[in-house]
Amino acid sequence: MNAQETHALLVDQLIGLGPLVTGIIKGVIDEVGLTESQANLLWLIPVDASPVPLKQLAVRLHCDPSNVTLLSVKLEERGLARRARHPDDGRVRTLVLTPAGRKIRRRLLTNAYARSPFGALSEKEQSQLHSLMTKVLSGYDARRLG
Amino acid sequence: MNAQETHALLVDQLIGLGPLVTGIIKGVIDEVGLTESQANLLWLIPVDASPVPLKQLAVRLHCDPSNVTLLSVKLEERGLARRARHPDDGRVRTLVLTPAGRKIRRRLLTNAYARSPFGALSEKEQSQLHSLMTKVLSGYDARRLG
DNA sequence: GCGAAACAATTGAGGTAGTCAAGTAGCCCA
DNA sequence: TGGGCTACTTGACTACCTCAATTGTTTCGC
Repeated sequence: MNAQETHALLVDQLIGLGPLVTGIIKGVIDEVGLTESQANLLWLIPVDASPVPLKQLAVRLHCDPSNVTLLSVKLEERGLARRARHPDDGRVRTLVLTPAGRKIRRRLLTNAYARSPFGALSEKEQSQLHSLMTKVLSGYDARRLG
Repeated sequence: MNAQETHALLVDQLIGLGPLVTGIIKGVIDEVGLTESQANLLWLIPVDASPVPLKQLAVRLHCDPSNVTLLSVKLEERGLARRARHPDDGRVRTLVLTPAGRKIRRRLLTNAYARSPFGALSEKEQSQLHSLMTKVLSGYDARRLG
């Protein structure tokens, strides 16, 4: 198999990956009572690192900032996060996890772990896949976020 | 790093993969005038293999059959696919690509190829990733589709 | 300082997507 | 032939998402 064929097959798999991932996530989030979009947003809220402006969250979710506002309201109503003013810039709001939000986040990870499709791989293969994914993801983020 | 840590990191990457994939797809489909859901459905229509019942498409999209009906109507209105009765079972409808649909499908692949994040990998790494992905995907499909 | 431009977030309108419940049509088997 | 099963469709309703317009805040030129 030549390089272009391999690349094309990877792209094919990439396109098919969307429904697959959402399928797994769907089972995971049903158990914690969130919608997919809400879970995606929740997942992007940093746990330990410094808070991220809503604008940045919109970029990472590939959606309009107004949509992040709506989703943030939903998360706030459930008590999983709260919006806070940015200390240095009054225009900016950040989203911060509440203790309940942190708890849900852990449950998400636990559930996903239980349903993860990576059990089909050996320990060594998992390690390989992890480093390859890291390389792909970092390259992509660098290109997109500048 | 032990096995559980590796697995956990993979799961973390998996959850973050959803927005990433939709981000890439979004750029791809904007150029062909489809929505994400419509493109996902279009992508599942077999090109050469025998037609697939709508029911099966719903399973693969992880959504309600009625939703597949709605999306199919949209694709038909754009002339990209048409619904056909199954020759052996009058209850079953299948979705078949039109020539225009095939053309769009090729453009999707071309666009995705151009935006693919796999350029960050060497030829050998791409080959590795492909075989790992194949293993993961086949394991997952086998578990889910029986 | 002061006003204009720039920026982040929000609100409101409108459309798409998705689920659930109920209905229709075709198959199968006694 | 009739009852039950299956595949699809329809209708009602909710959630999601985007675009355009608005509000509040910062920044820059003067």
